[in-house]
Amino acid sequence: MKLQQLRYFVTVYEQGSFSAAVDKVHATQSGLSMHVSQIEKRYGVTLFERSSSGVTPTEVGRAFYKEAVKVLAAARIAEERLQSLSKTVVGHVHVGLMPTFTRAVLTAVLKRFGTEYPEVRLSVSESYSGNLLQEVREGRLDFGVVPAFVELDEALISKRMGTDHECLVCRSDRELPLTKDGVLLRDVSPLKLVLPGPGNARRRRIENYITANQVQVTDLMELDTMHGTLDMVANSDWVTILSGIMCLPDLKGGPRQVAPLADPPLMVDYMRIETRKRPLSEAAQAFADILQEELNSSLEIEPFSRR
Amino acid sequence: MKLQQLRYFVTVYEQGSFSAAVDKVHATQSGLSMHVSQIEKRYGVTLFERSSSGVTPTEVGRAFYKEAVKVLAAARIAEERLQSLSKTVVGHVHVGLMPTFTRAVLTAVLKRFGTEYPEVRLSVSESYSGNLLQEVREGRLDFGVVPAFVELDEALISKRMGTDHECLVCRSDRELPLTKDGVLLRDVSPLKLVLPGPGNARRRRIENYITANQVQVTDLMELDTMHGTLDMVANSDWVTILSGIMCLPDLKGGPRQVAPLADPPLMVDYMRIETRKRPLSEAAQAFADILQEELNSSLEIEPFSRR
DNA sequence: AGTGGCCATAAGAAAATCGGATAGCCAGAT
DNA sequence: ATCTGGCTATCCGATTTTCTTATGGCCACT
Repeated sequence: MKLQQLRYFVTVYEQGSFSAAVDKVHATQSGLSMHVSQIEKRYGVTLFERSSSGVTPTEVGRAFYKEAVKVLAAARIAEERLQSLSKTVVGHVHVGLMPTFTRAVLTAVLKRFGTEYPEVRLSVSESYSGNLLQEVREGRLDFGVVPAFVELDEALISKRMGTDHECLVCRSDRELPLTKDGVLLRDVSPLKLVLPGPGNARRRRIENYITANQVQVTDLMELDTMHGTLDMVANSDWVTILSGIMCLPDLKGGPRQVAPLADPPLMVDYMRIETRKRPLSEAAQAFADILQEELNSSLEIEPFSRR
Repeated sequence: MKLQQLRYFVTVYEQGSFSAAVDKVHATQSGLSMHVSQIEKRYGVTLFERSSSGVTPTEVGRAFYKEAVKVLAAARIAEERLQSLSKTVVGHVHVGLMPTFTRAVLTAVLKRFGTEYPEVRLSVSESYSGNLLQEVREGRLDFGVVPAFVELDEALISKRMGTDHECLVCRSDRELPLTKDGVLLRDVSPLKLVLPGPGNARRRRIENYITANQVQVTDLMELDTMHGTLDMVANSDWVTILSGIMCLPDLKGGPRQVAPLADPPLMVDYMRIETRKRPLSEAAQAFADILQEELNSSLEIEPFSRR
C-alpha cells in the first residue's frame, strides 16, 4: 500500500471521475487508472463502477475512502510536524504570476530565493489573472499575483503589493510628445495599437482609458503572445501599452522606448491573493517577501515613479 | 513522503540501529540508510545521532516517531478494511516449516493453495524449530510448524496437528529384522547412524531412545544437510532416523527403504504455533487448513499407521 | 595498533512509474 | 442508423526511482 495510491484514489473519489482528477493531482489519466486498478487487483475488490460519464464508488469504495482520508490526514500531520521542527525552511512553493512579473522581476527573485532558501522546491507558473484565481482557489497555488481590478470572492484574501504605471512602448527612434510626466497618448498619431485579446483583464481597462480620453486609434491588433508583442513593437510603427515593471529591461536602451501614460496617468495595483483558510507556509511567505522587495525596488527604478 | 520511508524509519527507531532493523523489514542496510537520510535531507532535520554502536533518536526524531506510528496504524487499518471487504481471500502469508514438511507434504499443499487462493502471496521458509519459534514470536511468520517437544512461552499458542512415527531409513537392499509393527532397532547391526548436529531438537530425542532401548551404535555421523543424509543413506550401509512423512517419497520403491521403529515405537507430535495476540489472517488460516488436510492424508498413507 | 561492529556513499542493476498513443465503450446528437 | 464526444483501460518505450553489492570511514573495545 502506498500513499500515492491513496492520494490518487481519494482524488478520483472526490472528483467522481478519473479524467477530472487528472489536473487536481499532477498526473495523467493512465497513471490514475493504473494505480486504482492496482489496489483493486491486489485486494480483489471493486472500488468504482465505471461508466461513460465517470465513476461512482461502490460500497467497498465508500468504506475504503473513509479510511484512506484518515491515513492521508495523519501523513500530512506527520509531514507538517517535521517541517515545523526543521530549523531550515523547506517545502515546496507553488506560485502563479501574471506575465508582467515574469519578464524582469522574476529572475531577480529566483536568484535570491535560490541562494537564501536552497532547500525549498519551487514551481512558478505564468498565467493570466482569471486562471490564477482559479488555481489559488482550488489550492494548487500557495498564492498568485494579479492586478487589483479582478474580482475576488469570499474564499480569497488579498494584500496590496504596489502601484505601477501603464506605459506606452514603441520603437526607440520614434518621436514622442513627452511632457515631464510622460506621454500624452492623444497626441500620438497615427496610433497603431497592439492589445491583448478580449479574454485578458487588462484589455478592458485600456479600452476604457482610450475612449475616456479621446485617443484616436487608427489600427488595432490583438496579440496574446508577449514575445510577439515586444518584437512587433520594436520593429514597426505599432505601439503597445504595458505595465512599468514589464518594461524595465527597455529602460537601459535597446530597440524600444518606454514612457508612462500622462494626463491622466493610468495606474495598476498588484495584489497577492491567497486562500483564506490556509495561511502561507513559511517557505511561501519567504518567497512572497522577496517578491515584494524586488517589486519595490523595481518600482523605484522607474524614472517617473518618484512623482 | 512515502509509507515505506515511515516504515523504515519506525523500524530503525525501535531497533536503535540500522543494521538490527535490516532483518525486521526485508531490506538492506544501505537501503535503510538511504531512506532515512532522504527524509532528513528533504526536511532539513536530523532524526538520529549516529554512533558506532547504533543510533539514538534526536528530539525531532522522537516527535516524528509519534506521528509516523499513527500514520502506519491508520494505513494498516485501511488495508485491513479492504481485506475484510474483499470477497476473495487475499494477502500475504508467511509460514515457517521444519524440513520434515518440505520434502513431501509441502508441494501438495502449494499446488492446492495456489489454485484455491490465487490472489494470496506466499512465503514459505524452511528452518529448524528454534528458529521458527523466534520468527513467530517476532511476528515475521503467521505461523510455524514444529515438533511438540519444543518449549513454548506465554506469547505463543499451539495446536496439535498430528502424530507421526520415527522411521529407520536405509538402503533398499539391506535385510532388516522386520516385525509386523516395524523394525527392532536393537537387532540391526552394525548400526552406523547418521544424525543431525547437536543443535537440532530431534537429536536428543533420538539419543534418549537409543540409550533407553540398549541400541548398539557402532558408528555415528553428524550431517546437517537433509539432501546429504538421504544420499548417504541410499548409497552406503549408514542408516538414519527420520519422521514418517519425510519418508513418503521412499515408500514407492527407490534406493531407500523405510520402516517405523517398533518395540517401542518412537512418535513425534507436530504442532502449529502462532502468537497469542494476533489471530491468523483468513489467508493464513486457509493455508493452515490445507496443510492440516494434506498432513492427515499423508499420515494415513503410511502403511504402518493404521495400527 | 589492531579488530570488529556500525553507518555512509558510489555505482550498476532491477523495478516501478510516467506519459503519450490507442482502443473500446456508452450516451446523446445528427 | 450512424456519428461524435467524453470517458476509461491498456500497451509500450523512456525515464526515474529504488534496491543491491561493494567499499570506505569512524569509533569503541581489545
